[in-house]
Amino acid sequence: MKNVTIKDVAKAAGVSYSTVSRALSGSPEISADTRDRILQVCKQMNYTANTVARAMVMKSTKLLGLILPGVNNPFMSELAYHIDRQARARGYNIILCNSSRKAEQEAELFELMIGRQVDGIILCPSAPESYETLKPHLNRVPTVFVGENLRETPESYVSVDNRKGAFLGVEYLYGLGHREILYFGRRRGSNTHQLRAEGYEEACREFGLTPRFCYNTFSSSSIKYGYQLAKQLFAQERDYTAIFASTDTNALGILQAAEEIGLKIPEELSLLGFDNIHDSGLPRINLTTVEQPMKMLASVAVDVLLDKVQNELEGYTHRILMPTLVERSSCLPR
Amino acid sequence: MKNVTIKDVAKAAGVSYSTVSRALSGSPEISADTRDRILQVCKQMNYTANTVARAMVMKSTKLLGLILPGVNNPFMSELAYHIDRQARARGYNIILCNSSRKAEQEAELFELMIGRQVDGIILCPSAPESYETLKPHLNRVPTVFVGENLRETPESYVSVDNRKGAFLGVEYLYGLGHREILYFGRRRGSNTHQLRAEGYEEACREFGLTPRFCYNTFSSSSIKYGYQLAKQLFAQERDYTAIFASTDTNALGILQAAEEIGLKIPEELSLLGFDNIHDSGLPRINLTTVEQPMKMLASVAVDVLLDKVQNELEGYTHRILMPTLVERSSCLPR
DNA sequence: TTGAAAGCGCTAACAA
DNA sequence: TTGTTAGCGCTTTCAA
Repeated sequence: MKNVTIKDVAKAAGVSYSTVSRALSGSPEISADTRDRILQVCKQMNYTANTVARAMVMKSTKLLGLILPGVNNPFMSELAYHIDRQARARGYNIILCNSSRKAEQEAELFELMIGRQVDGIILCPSAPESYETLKPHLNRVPTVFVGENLRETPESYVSVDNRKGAFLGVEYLYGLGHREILYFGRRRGSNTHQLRAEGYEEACREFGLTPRFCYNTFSSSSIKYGYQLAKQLFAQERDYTAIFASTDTNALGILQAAEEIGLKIPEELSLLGFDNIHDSGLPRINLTTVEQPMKMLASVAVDVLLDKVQNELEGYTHRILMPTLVERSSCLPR
Repeated sequence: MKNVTIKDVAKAAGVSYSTVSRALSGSPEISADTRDRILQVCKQMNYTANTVARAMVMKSTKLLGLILPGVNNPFMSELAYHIDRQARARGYNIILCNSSRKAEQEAELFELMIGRQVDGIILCPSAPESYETLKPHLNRVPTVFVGENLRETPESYVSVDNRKGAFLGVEYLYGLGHREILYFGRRRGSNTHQLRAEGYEEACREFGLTPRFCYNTFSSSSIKYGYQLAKQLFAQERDYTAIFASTDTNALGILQAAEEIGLKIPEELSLLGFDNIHDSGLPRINLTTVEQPMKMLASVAVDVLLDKVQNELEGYTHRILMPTLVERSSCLPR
């Protein structure tokens, strides 16, 4: 399994090994003849350049660290896929790490990636506190946050206009005739969620509606938590005609709870989500939702990061993308 | 952003840099005093070891290549998650690559990973032909295939007993009283699918049933293809009481087609899947299915690979895991 | 117990 | 146009 090196090729071709290097790198300081001959030999010997050695001298691994709460989450896996595609298109590979939503894991992995000499890091924070934990490391490697809105944080991030998204949602429901819209799953400790709630309130003000919240007391959003919350909610009297769920996973939990008690969605209750994760488009689910443009999020994150890396840019970029409404069939006119 | 090296630490601590190396590696050939002092200095200077340099001399990157059709597929993302967890637990990181189901991409990525000097590769083939394409490269780096059953192929792989799984499924349906069971989505060009079909036939023989197939003429299984197939199928008369779908994605497509024409599942037709992807457990979907133990698949794949890597094992391992039946609510007694 | 030095495979500056 | 050489940051003999 011993790999053939540039020296082996040099010997076989009867040239010095720097000449081989030149042939390989497409340097102009070499005659076409020798280059072709060397390339020929390379092919014959099945030579593959050692990227690690190259990285050492070039001081660039062409490797990007991707740290996210968990690829098994549909939102994250979508992100990871597009990040890989975009990164590869630009000549980079991805080291994937799951933080399992633990801030100390995030910091540990960050450190690990620095040791691995990645050229940059894309981090999908599991909580806004992530930034605080990571702060001391941030000056050591170009980093861009993705997904979470870090507000005024002096660090690059790419996210979606959550306030606008929530506004869009209410506007849609209002247009359908709904006047009693419950916002479900408001959660502390996340800017994303704070902004969504604010957008909802803003829209309520605009349309003359009374904001009503069902709070998520858990530390994150998931189908399970949404289900538990919805169970409690449905135990009480229903004096709203639509629910605007703060995330699609929450909406899925609501769907499950509704199914159990025989509450018909959308006939008896309209349901609107936020994110447009893969699950939402599945048959039988057909969740109408506010979409985060995930592919865009991913490729912009890579672009912002590589801009920083390749141009050794100082300063930071906040890139906020626009959400859109995806109409399926979980909402009915009132 | 310039990183501090072992030499900087050495200078600061007033020792030679080999001494620093010893302190860092926990070598016994060093006094406790100097080690502690050096470690102290490292911490002060915020030193992080350069893994790339280490990899060069150690001839081991502690990096594993993970090549799969696409992490955005729920089955794959589950796999990727657990592979990362298990690999990290054993001191390795993952380079993630999506082949987008293209055999030539797989080979290209394989080559790329070799250049990156990964210690091993886990490859989730997009087709059984993958093996043929990859064959010439396989002797260059320890590799394990995961997910697809490669039958007698003299190369390590971890997969599930698909024949047994299919048998399990028929057995379950039979137990529910079904006697007319249609196998949906049989597909050429995949051992996995061949084995599932065989298991189905075997069970039919055992239980005195007549095997009946609905063929998948597409090159892969997906919700979309399942949907299209099901549309055609439902245009004809229905003379079966249960469908055994070759994959959960196919089953999801069936669900969608059924929904459109108002065919009630499970009341009018029982539906059984295979894989137990994340989607299948979602509310409203609740697909009863044969489960591939994905977490197990992932961690066994890592273990088999690292065994090979760390013990420089010759030969190969075929590890076949047992599927189980996950009962939800898409099947009703007849 | 510590230091000096070689070398991993490569790029690039300098010489020829 | 080609070859020689230094050096990237580290581990590991071999000497001291």
